[in-house]
Amino acid sequence: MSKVLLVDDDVELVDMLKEYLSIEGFAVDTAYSGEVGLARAISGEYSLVVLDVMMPRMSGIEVLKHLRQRSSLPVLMLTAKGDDASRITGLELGADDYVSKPCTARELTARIRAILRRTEATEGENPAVIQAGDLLLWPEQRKAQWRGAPLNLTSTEFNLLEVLAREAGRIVSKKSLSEVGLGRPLNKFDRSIEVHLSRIREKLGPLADGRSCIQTVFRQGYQLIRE
Amino acid sequence: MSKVLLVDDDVELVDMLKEYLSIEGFAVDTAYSGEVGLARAISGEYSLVVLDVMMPRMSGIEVLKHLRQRSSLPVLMLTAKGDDASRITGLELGADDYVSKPCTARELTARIRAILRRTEATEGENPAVIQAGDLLLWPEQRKAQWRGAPLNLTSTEFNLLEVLAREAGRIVSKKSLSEVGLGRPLNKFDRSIEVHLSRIREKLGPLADGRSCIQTVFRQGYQLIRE
DNA sequence: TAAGCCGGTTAAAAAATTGTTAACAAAAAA
DNA sequence: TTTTTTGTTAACAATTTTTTAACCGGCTTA
Repeated sequence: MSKVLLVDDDVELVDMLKEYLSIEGFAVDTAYSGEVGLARAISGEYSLVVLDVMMPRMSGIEVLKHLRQRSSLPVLMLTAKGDDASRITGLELGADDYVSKPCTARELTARIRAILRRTEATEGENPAVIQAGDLLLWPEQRKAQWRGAPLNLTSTEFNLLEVLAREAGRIVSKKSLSEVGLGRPLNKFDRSIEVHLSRIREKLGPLADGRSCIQTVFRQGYQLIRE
Repeated sequence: MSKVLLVDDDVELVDMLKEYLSIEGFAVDTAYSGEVGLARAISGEYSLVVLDVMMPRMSGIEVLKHLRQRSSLPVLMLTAKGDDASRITGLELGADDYVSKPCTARELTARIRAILRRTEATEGENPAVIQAGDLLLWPEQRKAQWRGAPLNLTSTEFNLLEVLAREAGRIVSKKSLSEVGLGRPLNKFDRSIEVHLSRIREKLGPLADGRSCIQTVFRQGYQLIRE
């Protein structure tokens, strides 16, 4: 069960939302000021924080600013209707969404669910960066770096190198390279893989010991080696 | 469980509908006047309101008008048979559907389910703002901002960029871009996507590293990248 | 040992895909 | 209506991918 923290100085509203969210299956904690909210939020026990922008002493924006120095916890901001300035500032500071007050508990729940779905989906299996020796790949940005310098790859080259890098140190068959990297089954006289790998090898250059980073394993496939 | 509010001065009808809807798995509250109905409806605890048009003192149209200033709660209108004027007014004010009285409880239930399906499916998947790096999109206002400055996009350009931004960091096929962004299937010799993307790229300009924000993935699609 | 085969490598040609521009058509606005 | 904006198509350029073909080297086999 996801734990949600509600931070708002409007006690009535908070209690109402808490009741609704509890029914919807969330574990809900509350804080009625920015200071207390921040302290609870950085405890690390929550999946998400709902943060009111307009609070006395320490505003939601302030809380978010401090929170972001310590944590990437998802944040949903509650803003006054039409308060674009807060929205933009909040987003720049890394809020995940915002909802204008007054809002229905149902809408808030839907937004919370959406954020949790998004964040849970991105966690795990899809790392933001793949590292294999001196090679760095950022699949989300289709960016590659080799020995500290940016690497200029065509899109198919990137695909193939990504497959090899994900399996760095293990042998990858030409069949999977073709299926995953080129998006088609490997045909009998298809030499594309070889041609592409040749170009990638050329762009990477030899290793310190003179070998290529991409080793051919006779009749089995290819293997990216970490130095 | 979805909470439904029935607002109608016909006590017998309301009670009958309440019984049927309860059996069908809805939590039902009732109000026998427009005034009371409005007060309850804006409480935010309901998923939908069924609103009779013809009520003494405060008509359903009046209730809807006030409700819409505060909330986007789905509304199903009950109109007298052949009362087209009310239907039209109601729809203009943002009613979600209408049913002519007399109607069967079963018909009403089906309509309620249909509305809830629509609204629940879309809510939450529609964040008020979509952010991808320095790009901000407000789908409800069809407004876009790039690196802090407003971005002037045509409506198709906005559609396409929105699709890419929702999937930022992932590859979006030309097929879905065409279907979702242009609203039509992709034909064999249709180059519109390319032309539009070319213009969007021009408006956005290059990234810090000189690449375009929209990366082409050969034979697979396009991917919006965050810096 | 030598001939032949097989798979790997590379270069170059050919084909396919994508990018850009201009012209025209359609739609919206004045 | 005219004007302006927007969307689509066509043409051509640029890029990327695929195919072809030649070559190399290890291995097998006569």
